[in-house]
Amino acid sequence: MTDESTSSYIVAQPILVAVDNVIFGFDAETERLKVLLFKRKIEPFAGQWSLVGSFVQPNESAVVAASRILTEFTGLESVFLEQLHCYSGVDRDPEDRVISIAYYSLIQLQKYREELVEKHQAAWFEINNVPDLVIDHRQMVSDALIKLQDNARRRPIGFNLLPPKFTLPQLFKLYQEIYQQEIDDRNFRKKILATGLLEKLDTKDKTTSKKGAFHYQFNKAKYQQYETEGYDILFH
Amino acid sequence: MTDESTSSYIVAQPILVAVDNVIFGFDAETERLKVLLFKRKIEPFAGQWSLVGSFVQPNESAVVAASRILTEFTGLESVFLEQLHCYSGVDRDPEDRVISIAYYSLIQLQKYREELVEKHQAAWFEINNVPDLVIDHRQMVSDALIKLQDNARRRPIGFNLLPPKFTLPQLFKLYQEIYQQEIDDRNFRKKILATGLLEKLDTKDKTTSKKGAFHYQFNKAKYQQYETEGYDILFH
DNA sequence: GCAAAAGTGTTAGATATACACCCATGT
DNA sequence: ACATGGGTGTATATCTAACACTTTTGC
Repeated sequence: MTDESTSSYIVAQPILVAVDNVIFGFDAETERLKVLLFKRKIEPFAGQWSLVGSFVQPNESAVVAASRILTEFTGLESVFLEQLHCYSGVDRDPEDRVISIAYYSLIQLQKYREELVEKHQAAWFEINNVPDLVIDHRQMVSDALIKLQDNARRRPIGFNLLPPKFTLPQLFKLYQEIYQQEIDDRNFRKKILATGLLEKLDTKDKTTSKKGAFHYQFNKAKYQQYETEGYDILFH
Repeated sequence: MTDESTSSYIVAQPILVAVDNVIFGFDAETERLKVLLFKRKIEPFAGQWSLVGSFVQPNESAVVAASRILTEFTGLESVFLEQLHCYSGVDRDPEDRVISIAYYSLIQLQKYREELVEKHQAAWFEINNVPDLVIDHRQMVSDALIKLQDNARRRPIGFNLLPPKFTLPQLFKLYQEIYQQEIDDRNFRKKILATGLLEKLDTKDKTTSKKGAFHYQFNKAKYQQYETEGYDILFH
């Protein structure tokens, strides 16, 4: 990187740039959509709940920074990660001028490494029961959920929240959590099966019922096709 | 703002933050969707075509900066302006580390103040005939068009590109330009009239035909309703 | 045998698509 | 009277929404 003293951008004042990451996970046990939050360690607002974040370092882009903190806090790599919005209000942070580029990621909650979460004093909160958060982080969570809803309708991103083998009741409950509303289960099955995304396996998950629910996995070809092409499904 | 020397964010390195604005206008005469570009004045890349941009000042948020440059270049205020994406690649700018928060705006091309555009050596380019641009600005234009397409389908934003009184053939051609494809005109009229957004006036525009096309204006109540609620129309 | 969750189809209404001709006017 | 762009309607196919009972199995 160029030495700043040689920059010809003489009129520009540099600003602190942070990333914050809205990390979503689907808790298969409680069947709730959750967000990973942690207790902020530095002033201002030390001790309050906050999104997982960091300043952007000189040698990394924002997406790399967001990915770095995701790994630091969960141990996971190469998961779904997408830019949400850049928040740049002048008085966001009382300490200094800081803009924040918010990201959101979708992870398999059962795969995060618990010791990392403990080490960082982090915790999972239900999406509709998020505590007061630092600065504008609550806005970020709510914007992220809207974006997730919008996206889940057009692309097969919801699957990033599930393990490779999952059941239709699980998938159904996940979508109900994402949209925060009741969905007709028969129509849901029809629509989701009509995409051709799902492959039925002949094993069953019997942890939630005596009858057991069949396992499914994606058809990877269809999955990639829809990742680029998209579809459009409204669930009611 | 806090004096930087007192900041407790001791590990953070500030970064230059710019905004760039993809300014769309619909040229009623040629019936083409256009983008406002200008000849960059500062190094690096002085003399090359570029989006309209500026560094974010200490006392302004990104959206205020984007709005400021929009007014500087066109004389227009309070037009449609929305954040697109934040571009933060480490080597975007060879001179220094600069991240850019891109915005896009929709203006009535016939209302911009020509002397301002001339003063800044700016020019309107057809959307499918954009020259080579500085850094990643071409990517920004192409991302902005995709976002515009996505948005125009869900909210009545296309109207920001038209004067208060317009004709259905004009609106139709605008949507064809936005989607860069032929649309069935009978179905288009049906769908757009079915929204209840349009009020037919009893005057006609005769500049493009002998028969003349009726003027329309929005129903403001419906307009505001849809601004928040949205709809969903695919034009084919 | 019963409780608890999994799984399954149909119908009516709404929406989307495809498509071709007449109208009004200025010259 | 004719050339030019403006304006209109219908039939078919597809998709969506609403809705309730049977199946399986562990206890």
